[in-house]
Amino acid sequence: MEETWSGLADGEESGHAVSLAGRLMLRRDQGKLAFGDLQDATGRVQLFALERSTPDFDGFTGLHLGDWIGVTGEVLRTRRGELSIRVDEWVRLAEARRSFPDKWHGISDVDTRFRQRYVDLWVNDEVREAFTTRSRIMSATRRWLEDRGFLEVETPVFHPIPGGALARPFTTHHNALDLDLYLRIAPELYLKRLTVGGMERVFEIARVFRNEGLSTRHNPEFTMLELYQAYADYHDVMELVEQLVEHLAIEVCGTTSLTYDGRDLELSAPWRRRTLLELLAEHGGIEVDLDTPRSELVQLCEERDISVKDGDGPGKLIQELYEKTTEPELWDPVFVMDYPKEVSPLSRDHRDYPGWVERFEGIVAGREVCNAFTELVDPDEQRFRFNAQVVAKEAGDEEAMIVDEDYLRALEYGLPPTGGLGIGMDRLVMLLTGSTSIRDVILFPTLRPEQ
RNA sequence: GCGCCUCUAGCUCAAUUGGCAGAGCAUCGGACUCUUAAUCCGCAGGUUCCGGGUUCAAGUCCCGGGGGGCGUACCA
Repeated sequence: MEETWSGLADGEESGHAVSLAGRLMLRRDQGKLAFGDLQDATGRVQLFALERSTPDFDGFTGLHLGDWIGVTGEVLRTRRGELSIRVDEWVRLAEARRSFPDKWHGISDVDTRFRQRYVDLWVNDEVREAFTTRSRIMSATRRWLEDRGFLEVETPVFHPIPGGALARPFTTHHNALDLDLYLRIAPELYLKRLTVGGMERVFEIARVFRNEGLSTRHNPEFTMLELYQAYADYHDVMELVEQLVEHLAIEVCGTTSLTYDGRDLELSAPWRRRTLLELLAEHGGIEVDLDTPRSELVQLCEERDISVKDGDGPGKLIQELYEKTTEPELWDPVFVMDYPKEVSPLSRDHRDYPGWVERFEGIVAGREVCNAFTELVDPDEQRFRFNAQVVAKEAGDEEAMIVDEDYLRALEYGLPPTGGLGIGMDRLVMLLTGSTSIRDVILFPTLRPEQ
């Protein structure tokens, strides 16, 4: 509006009337005239009411802050230069029966902000902006993938067998079928079934559920983008990730040079590529390999207060050492390549290094943003990996997988060479909105119920 | 889970060593014809998160419980 009427001089009336609706945010009564600030989804504009021309002037000045009103009137600029709508007609659309928060301080109590997000959203501009940005990131992601031939699909949230990730699921029950079901921890195995079926490029923006602790980086339900691309390997997926993130940064921030948590962050492609072992040596000062004696690995872990379980093999211990010493130190984007087979039951064996798989994680600002690999397509090897998981489960690992016979049957029909990817969209939104808590990018984060 | 911090009016915050629970905004009543968090006058507003305890006296100290935050553990 300010652009449309920029030619209007102070004190001048435009001769044009407009109708708009929104929420009354402020009111300044001035005897026989009154000013108000009306806010809608696009911004704010001043209302200008006169006793002699505004119908039911007393009713207008009796409105509560927070009331929704509709206004019709002429566009003008006040003597003090504020673009305004003269209130020639008005109607109260909805009453705010609860008191408006402090009009200067708003609400800051995070408990109230999360529980009553409806108040947070209309009082705090930056909150509205963050969620607008989230929405733009989601739609830009869809557009970018669709432009590259990816098909968006929806797969079940109820899983008879939880799979596709190492995590504890939520359980539920279907009455008519008398069947226990799990809320999905990942859409992975269903999406790869679709690739078996000939959908060569698929993705899903999936709400997934993991029955684990809460933190500034974890909500029990979160949004994961997963995609699968036939005839691709993890190198292809790395290029896809760095290009997608670069594109999103430019799309929503206008630049790839960001500031996050007070530090500079450069997201432009290409990202650094290093193997897990290289980074562990570089940042952790730990030079080991899968043939390092277990006793040595155990000692290295214990020196760093990492709890070691009996069933942990060298691969698990190396991953633990990396996560403890190295991952938090990685700031600029880096692809951490090549993970131990032991901790990656769905990844394909590395083409050059026995005992390792072609898997990478994208680490940005010390946070895991994505996890991807060249998919394991061999049904016999997959059965072998599942069986190893069953052993781990029986040894007490509650996050271990169980055998999914239908998934194995699908692989027996042939999964083409495929690259797969999972991106934690909430964490990506955090980076692009400068949020340090996942609760700032989830509208209704999981909380204990009010009493 | 564990550790630390926090909770006072609808909102934002005060309250000295343990000594009558307060202010601003919002609400309600009044004044005001160009305000910008308008201003001015007035009224009202409280289970100080809950339950115990110590004390002549507890918002304040002690014990237990609850909500939230941060860190840590598990994880993406």
